[in-house]
Amino acid sequence: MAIEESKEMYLETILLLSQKNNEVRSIDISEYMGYSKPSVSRAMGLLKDGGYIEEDYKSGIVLTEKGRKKAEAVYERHLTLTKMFVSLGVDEKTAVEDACKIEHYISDATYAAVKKHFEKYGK
Amino acid sequence: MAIEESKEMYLETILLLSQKNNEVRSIDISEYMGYSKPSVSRAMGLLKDGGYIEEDYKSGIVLTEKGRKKAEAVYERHLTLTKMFVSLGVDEKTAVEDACKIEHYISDATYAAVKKHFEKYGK
DNA sequence: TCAAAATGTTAGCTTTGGCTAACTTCATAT
DNA sequence: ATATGAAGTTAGCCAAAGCTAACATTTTGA
Repeated sequence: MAIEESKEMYLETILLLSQKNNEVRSIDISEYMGYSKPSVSRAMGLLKDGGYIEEDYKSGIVLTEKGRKKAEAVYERHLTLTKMFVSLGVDEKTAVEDACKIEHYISDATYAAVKKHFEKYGK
Repeated sequence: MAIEESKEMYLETILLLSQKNNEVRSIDISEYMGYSKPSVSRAMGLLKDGGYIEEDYKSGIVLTEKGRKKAEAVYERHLTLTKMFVSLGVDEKTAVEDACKIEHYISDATYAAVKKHFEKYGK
């Protein structure tokens, strides 16, 4: 029942857009991610089925508690991993790309261990 | 044209098995990876098309130069990432699982940076 | 030698997650 | 008031990478 990379990316995007705008619509996600409207439409259906989002009459797409937690966890990894890589001398673009992949695959245990290490030895 | 996680895993397995046995057959890969014979059969076709392996009349499946380089690169990441995670206190099983995913997604630049850092500060 | 077992391949199904084409629905602006 | 355009959905295609069922081929051992 693991949530896949794709769904995590949608959740992360919804979190980002809801911080920037006061309404998140499918079309915004579509433009932000560079995906077609039908792809986003289906993904939203799946996220709704999974209990990760709801459709609100005036705020559009809204994260549920479950969705928000997942989105924040992924986004936290994203920011932290990116910072770590940059601090090791990796160029910003590559650091973001790598973080954006690894954030979906690193376990809680390994992430915690790596983060702790970097708090001590990181730049 | 990026080679996918799945193909990298097959190449890594072929490298491992050819170090252990003096012949590598589809059925060996099948048993080692827990995949069905048809899945392995198709994967071998794709790897052959891609120039990663050849079929030898008496050694069975053999890595080409290109395949060997890729397999060794992935395996090197596997070992190094695992060691790093374990040195940070992650349990062996989790460390291997995480390494086994991340090895396919980390870029050369980030891997090099991380490795260098750990040579200095790692356990 | 030849039947049974082992190995490998073919055909076709499934899921995930993209896509386009074509539709609907709704809002706005003349 | 209605035509235009924006937003969303439905239907159906595609590729990757698993699967089973069934078939073909090869090896082996009684």
